[in-house]
Amino acid sequence: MSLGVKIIKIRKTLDDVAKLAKVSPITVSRALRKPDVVSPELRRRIDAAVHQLAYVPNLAASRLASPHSHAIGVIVPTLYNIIFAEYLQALHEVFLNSGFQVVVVNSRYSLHEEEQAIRTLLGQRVEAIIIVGVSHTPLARRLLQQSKVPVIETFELTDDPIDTNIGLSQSQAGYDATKFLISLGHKNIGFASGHLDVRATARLNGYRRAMTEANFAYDGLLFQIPRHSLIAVGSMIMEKLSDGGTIPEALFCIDDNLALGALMKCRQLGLSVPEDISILGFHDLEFAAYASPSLSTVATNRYALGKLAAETVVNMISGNETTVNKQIDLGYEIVARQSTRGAS
Amino acid sequence: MSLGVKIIKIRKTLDDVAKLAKVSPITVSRALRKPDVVSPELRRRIDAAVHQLAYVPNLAASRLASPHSHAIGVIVPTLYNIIFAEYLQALHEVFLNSGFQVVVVNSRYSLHEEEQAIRTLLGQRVEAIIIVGVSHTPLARRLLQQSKVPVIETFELTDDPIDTNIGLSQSQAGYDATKFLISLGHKNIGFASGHLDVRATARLNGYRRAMTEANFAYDGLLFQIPRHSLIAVGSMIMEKLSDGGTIPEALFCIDDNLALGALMKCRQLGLSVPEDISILGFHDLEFAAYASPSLSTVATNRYALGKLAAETVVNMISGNETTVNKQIDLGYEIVARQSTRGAS
DNA sequence: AGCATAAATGATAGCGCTGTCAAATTTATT
DNA sequence: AATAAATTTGACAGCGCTATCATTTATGCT
Repeated sequence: MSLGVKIIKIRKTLDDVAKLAKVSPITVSRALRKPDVVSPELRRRIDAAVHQLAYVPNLAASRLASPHSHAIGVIVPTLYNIIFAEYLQALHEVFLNSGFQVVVVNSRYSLHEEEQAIRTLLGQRVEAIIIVGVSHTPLARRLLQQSKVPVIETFELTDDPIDTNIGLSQSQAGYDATKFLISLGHKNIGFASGHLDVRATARLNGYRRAMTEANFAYDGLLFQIPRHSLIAVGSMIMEKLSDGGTIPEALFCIDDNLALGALMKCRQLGLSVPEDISILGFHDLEFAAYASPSLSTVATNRYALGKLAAETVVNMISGNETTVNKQIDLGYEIVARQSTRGAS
Repeated sequence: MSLGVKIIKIRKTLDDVAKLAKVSPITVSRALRKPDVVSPELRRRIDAAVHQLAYVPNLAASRLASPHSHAIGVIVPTLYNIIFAEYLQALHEVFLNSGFQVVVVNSRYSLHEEEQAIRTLLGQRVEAIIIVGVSHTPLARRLLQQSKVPVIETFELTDDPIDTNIGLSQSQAGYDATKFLISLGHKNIGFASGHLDVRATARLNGYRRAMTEANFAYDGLLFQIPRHSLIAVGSMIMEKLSDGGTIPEALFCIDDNLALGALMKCRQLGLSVPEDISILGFHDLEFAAYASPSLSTVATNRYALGKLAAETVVNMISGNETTVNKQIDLGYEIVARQSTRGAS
């Protein structure tokens, strides 16, 4: 004899709605997913029942039963940097309009956490994965390849993409930026950075290449404080330079935050920009144009990158891709403003 | 007679792992979730099989079968504002360490999208919802209440929380900030804002209250450009003021971005801060202390807010809550720096 | 050694939904 | 009016996992 403990069901299910609307559960399912297949009368009754019960479909059940999860996985190294926020915003806009949910996971600049993130996303049976960067653990690569879902690696370019690759050459950008400073007549060009992530390192390599080519030494010109790229870091680096007594003619900052910090510190120290020192940033963040003096920088378009990546995924999934490009170079643009001296 | 179309199974399942490791599926499930319950020998065999197959558990199936989704839902109005990024970072840190997944959804400052986001999260059977703000559609409130999961409303305070409420009084902060400017001897105090969201409006109301109490008029002193709060907006507002020819004695900016934009524009216009105009920001963003002159502001602690909210949720879920506070006021602090004149 | 207890493993059922195909109903066609 | 075709609705099975309980094996105790 059963003890007959009555389980209280808190959550409403399709069956509850079906009973209330006096139809079969499958009809409710259809009414919710493809309303125009169901007759107006039933649709009305079902909508009323759904509303009355405040029914919310169980996504887990839906995802288990159907091959379509309607979810896209996105991995970013941090939420803390505005460039990824802009990129995410673009992804959101495209995907939400196409009926996909965006699942964002944060790898905190760790390849191991990235691998974990990939597992999490694949475990949710996302229909595509968009990931920042082209460096991954071997297992991460294997998981992505084996998953058979579209994979877009972004921000950087690589010779060996897992699937599709959209971005720009970070190292070439670093190279060109340095050449730009050289073209202004600078020789003694410093390089300032916070924590060097993969992309920052690529830019540094570009800087090294340009300096070497020009036969300029850069020993003692690399200034690094291994922390998140923040305004404070740029400020601290400039202070250290000033304390050291040797201010380089130009300073290439790994991003605009550092550049702004350096710029502001210069003002406090009574240094004129660009007369005493040229300052060049990276990314063309919103404030760069409004700084005083306005900040010369290398413009990258994170929004376009996100938009293109998302649109590519939508095309790949819907199958009407007309031979998608496997690699797209979005390029960058050097924006000369007031913080670098005029061409000599 | 069946046509016998062979379905090719791409994804590996528990059964595949079980077969390879020569154990029962349930043992594999246990080995993955509570490894110390399984003998070392089996655990080893199972781990090997999992690795060999690059097996990734299907979260949908797990969530359907188990009452624990190990997911926490978070709703923010935008990813574009660094204050929410800081808050999310704190949430991530606490939850990931406690074994929860964080699902972030973006309401884009729309109550309707927020309601949709709540559906999405409840559909995923999240174990708690943390939401920015205290204003919701009636149906959103009903969904949250009916869901029976812990709900934390953050950033603002309300008399009528759905469940738990952690934040600060935005209107009181606006009031105190204005009083602070008044205490410096200012009378002609402007209020600058971009798009007025709920919290910005509360701060504006605090400003109005303080001005009214002091018998100061504020007609013609409200400067708004209804766009995202960006440095550009502050710059544009200050330019407009200058063009108009009447510069107020002090400008209370809805956030530090606007304040920085205004500050930089002052410099370009040849206006001295704080001699010609005092500028007060809000939030104490990272750059505030590094601006030149450094920016006076109202410090709010988004990181602490996120941390506390997350810890509260973890306690509520694990059940070892010792009568959790239903409302916590985190307060704020007025930070007087160089951009506001000294006390008179 | 013989029993009680604890630890490890397995069998069963079912979570809530959707794909497939069949049945019922409506509409079009001769 | 009778049939064919199209539309709408429903029955059934199963997605991959875990909770519960049952069974087997190892360990402790007198």
